[in-house]
Amino acid sequence: MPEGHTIHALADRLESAFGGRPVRASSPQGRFSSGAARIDGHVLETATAAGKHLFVDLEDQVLHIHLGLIGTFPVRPFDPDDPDGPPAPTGTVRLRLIGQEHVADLRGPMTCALIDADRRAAIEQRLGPDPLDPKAEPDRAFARINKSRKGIGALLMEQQVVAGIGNVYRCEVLHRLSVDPFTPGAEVTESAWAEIWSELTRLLPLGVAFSQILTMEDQVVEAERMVADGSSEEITRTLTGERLGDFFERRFLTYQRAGEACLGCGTCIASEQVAGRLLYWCPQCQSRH
DNA sequence: TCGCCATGTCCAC
DNA sequence: TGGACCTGGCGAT
Repeated sequence: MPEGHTIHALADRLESAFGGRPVRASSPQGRFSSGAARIDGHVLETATAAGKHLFVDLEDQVLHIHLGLIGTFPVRPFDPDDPDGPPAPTGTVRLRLIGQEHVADLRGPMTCALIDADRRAAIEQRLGPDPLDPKAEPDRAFARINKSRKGIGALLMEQQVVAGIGNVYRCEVLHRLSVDPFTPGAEVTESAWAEIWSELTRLLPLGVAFSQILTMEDQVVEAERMVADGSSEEITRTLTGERLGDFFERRFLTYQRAGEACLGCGTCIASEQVAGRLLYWCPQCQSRH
């Protein structure tokens, strides 16, 4: 599930479900028992995403969470009048947070730890600009891209270059812009980078609003219309983390479509391991020549 | 039931 | 660059 949009949506959801009040914290699985004990009863003040990192401020403590490849952290409402309280955790729950009428169960994170302000600053400092951060400086990313011989498809996956992009967005954005993923960073022009950045800042907020990666143009247009007229708000609010990605049909241009026809030209979508993950692209639409 | 795969990252060689 | 690790779901057996 988790590219940057997931973490930003999660931060919003945590803050609206638990913000400004004490939370009960526990570790049903036991692997975070002492950490949970240290935050139990503390007021959850803010939850902030930086790329794929989540920081939860609980009074003077900072909870750092990274979902990795397989982590989930659904926030669900429960009936506060039910004498049984929230439903018992199922599966392997590293951390459970309980508020007035919400419960959130963290499973399978790569990182779940209490850290200090210095550590947090160090993590944030290492990250490239995040397209979901209004203050992000895309030039910082271009400076790195511009002096690299690695392909743009590999560079987009590096969190020091751009924060929050993962395998789906890199494949899809490059196809949307007809960019060859193997174009060396040094050959990516400033205007080509500007287009990529602009595409990221267009698509990622839709991913946050719908908790789903949307890259098919018809879906993007429909999602933008819903954001503009306010009809997405109800959906954003009711997406509980349990049934995410159900609003739009799951469809992609290239991602997991190896061997299928490119929707632009009919050529077979190719796939190959790049930067540790399977890259998907159209060798025809996305060729430099 | 088993094994493999996944929108991620780190570390050892 | 290959493998380990976090966990759950799904297709193959």
